[in-house]
Amino acid sequence: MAKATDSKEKTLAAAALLFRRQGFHGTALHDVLAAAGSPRGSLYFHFPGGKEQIGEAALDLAGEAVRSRIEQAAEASPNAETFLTGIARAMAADLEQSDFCNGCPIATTALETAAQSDVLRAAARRAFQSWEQEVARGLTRFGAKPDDAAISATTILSQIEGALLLARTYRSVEPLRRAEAAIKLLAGIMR
Amino acid sequence: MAKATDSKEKTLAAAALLFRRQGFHGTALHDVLAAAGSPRGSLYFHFPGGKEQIGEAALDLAGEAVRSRIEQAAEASPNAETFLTGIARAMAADLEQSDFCNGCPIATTALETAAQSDVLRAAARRAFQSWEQEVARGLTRFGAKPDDAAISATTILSQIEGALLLARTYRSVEPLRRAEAAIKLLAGIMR
Amino acid sequence: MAKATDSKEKTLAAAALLFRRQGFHGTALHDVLAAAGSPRGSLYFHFPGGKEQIGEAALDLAGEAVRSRIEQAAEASPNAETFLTGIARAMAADLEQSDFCNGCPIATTALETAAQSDVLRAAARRAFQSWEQEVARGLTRFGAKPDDAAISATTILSQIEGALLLARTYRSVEPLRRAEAAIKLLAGIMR
Amino acid sequence: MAKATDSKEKTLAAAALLFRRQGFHGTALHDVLAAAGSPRGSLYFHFPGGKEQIGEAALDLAGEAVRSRIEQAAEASPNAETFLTGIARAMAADLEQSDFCNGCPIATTALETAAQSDVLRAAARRAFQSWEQEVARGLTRFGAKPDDAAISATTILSQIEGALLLARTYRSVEPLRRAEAAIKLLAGIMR
DNA sequence: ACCCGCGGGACGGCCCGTTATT
DNA sequence: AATAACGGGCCGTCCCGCGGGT
Repeated sequence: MAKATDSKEKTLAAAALLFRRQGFHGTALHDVLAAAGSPRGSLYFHFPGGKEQIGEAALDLAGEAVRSRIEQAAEASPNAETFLTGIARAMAADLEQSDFCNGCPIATTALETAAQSDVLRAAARRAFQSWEQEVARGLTRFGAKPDDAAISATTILSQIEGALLLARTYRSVEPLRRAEAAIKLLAGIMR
Repeated sequence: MAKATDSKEKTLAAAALLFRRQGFHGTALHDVLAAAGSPRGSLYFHFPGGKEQIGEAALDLAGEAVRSRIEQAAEASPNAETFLTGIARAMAADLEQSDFCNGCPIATTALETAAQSDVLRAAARRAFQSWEQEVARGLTRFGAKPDDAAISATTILSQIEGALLLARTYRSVEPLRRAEAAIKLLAGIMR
Repeated sequence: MAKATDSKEKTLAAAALLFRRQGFHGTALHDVLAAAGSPRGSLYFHFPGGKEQIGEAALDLAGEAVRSRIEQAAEASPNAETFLTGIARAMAADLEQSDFCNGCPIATTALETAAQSDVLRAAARRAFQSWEQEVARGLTRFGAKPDDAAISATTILSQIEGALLLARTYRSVEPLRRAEAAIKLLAGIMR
Repeated sequence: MAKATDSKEKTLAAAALLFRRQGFHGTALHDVLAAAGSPRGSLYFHFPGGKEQIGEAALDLAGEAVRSRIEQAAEASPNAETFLTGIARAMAADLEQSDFCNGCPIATTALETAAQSDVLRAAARRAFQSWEQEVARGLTRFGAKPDDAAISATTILSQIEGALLLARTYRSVEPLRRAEAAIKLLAGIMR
């Protein structure tokens, strides 16, 4: 029973990693299984919905991981500036340490399936919205008005997502560095 | 001869459209051919490099289309604000009119292939850099210092790309509307 | 389980037959599957190495079949003459009964792939060497010295292979008939 | 015109070489054209019959080349022994110098197409028969009776063909060396 | 009752031998 | 006599159920 759970979670973790790096359609289930060391037959026991369900679960998993990191960053930061800077730098570090492979764990799958699968688009939306909400919550925690915070959160997330895209494409963290300054502006810190 | 050029360009246009909507790996060459009304055998004649070469050409085509639109927007605008607003609104219009299918024509393929294909990543980089450069040029045209303009251009592009991603995922133009205001901030117009 | 073994062996038998008649490159996997009544998908399960692995297995199968026939001929024969004559006549019968389609099951694939695939060349070599060895063993059984037997075995095999080639090309068993007499000479029986 | 003939002959020479090494079905027309440096469109001008006609012409070309070499060997030899030894050694040299790539220029294509193409089988038959005839003629030249010479010629050719097959498969000239001795036996020299 | 080895159709992209057009 | 195009089909393999093991 513990073993079974293990197998399922390992499969999910492998799927999340591969979807993040190669996208949804670029990742074969075969590779996921191989990376997880899981047997093939049991896959449809754990995920009757097939690849789409695996994608959904992987998106949920990755979304929650990032959300909780944002939450912790908010709690651990003395002010809005270090809060936001922390988020941006954590992502830049992830990207650089993985040789520019680990970008946003949601964005690739989100773009690939936005027009094709409602369940995957919904999962991506849940992830992004939870991040927006967490950023907004952090901002209000440091004194922003709720309405301003929500708007800023959207633009901050957009800035980070866009910068991650450019950074992966350029194989350079420069866009993220520039985004760091931009974020402060968007949060209303520098004015 | 005129026919030949037509067939190749039609194939490319169809490829660019489908890659934009469904991504690179989510698009079968068969669908591209069907959409273009082209026969299968000619494909290998026009694109000996296979799907990767088609992707590269489609990226170049789409990249140039957007670049020239930015250039024209700069020339047609009286000031930086209408220049930048024009770009953002044009993209929002594209997205909304296509029922949130036509997002950034580069981003999806760029993310999918960043870690897999150097030629596609290079093509995506060319496109993004040409856009950055064109935005920066527009900004200097309206009085910005070259160094500031370059930095602003990166953050403006990031902002638009991120907003496009969220807008597709949310099926809402709200992120783009918020990005519009953010862009002015990033360009140093509102201060 | 019994079913599984059946499917794989039927595929292999069909492959061996078609490779024998049409050669390796002249045989489409599609035809093998159709002849065996197997679906396409299972093939990759049984033969992850693809066509090359199928070729190797088919060569091994056919090689062993002939080797054991030689062995049995040796055991069933009272002297070297009937032993060798039996081998040659069996091959001539195979060829004639199949309307000159069933020649050597190894030779065609061996020649096609000698310069291209080490694994197929190795499989062909295994087959030929096992035949040589079996012929030599038969010869020693009937009184030949081991060293002489090995040399004779090579020339006998060459003689049969060459005659098979000419017989298929001429659509006539005459070369095999002449080979029959030649073999006795090469074995040192007629002197 | 001289150029045209050149192009045609170069194409044919390249085809003969590639068919010899890789077989008929293993050789793409594309590779033949590339190896010959010929343009692609003119191929069906020179060879309206397509690949089959190219194969036939290549077989004829290679067949005549070997036949004339046998003829010259007969004329240049003082006796049957050096005549036959010369043929076997020339083939062994060809094979070894080409790293065991250049075997019999007819055999591979003959085996591949024996059951499929009457025109290619006929071309192969013409080649082999011309060789048999030339060997027989050489043998009679050195004193053999015509009937004996014809029979010996068949077995000698078989022996050489089989030895070439084994030699390519083993990547060793040993079968050819053993064939050399066998041939003398078959010619009735050693008795 | 949970799990998985084994098998099954369906395309995926590549490329092959060939023909209109000029 | 050579460019430009054309369908067809091959091999790989992808995503997925069916029946036996444990």
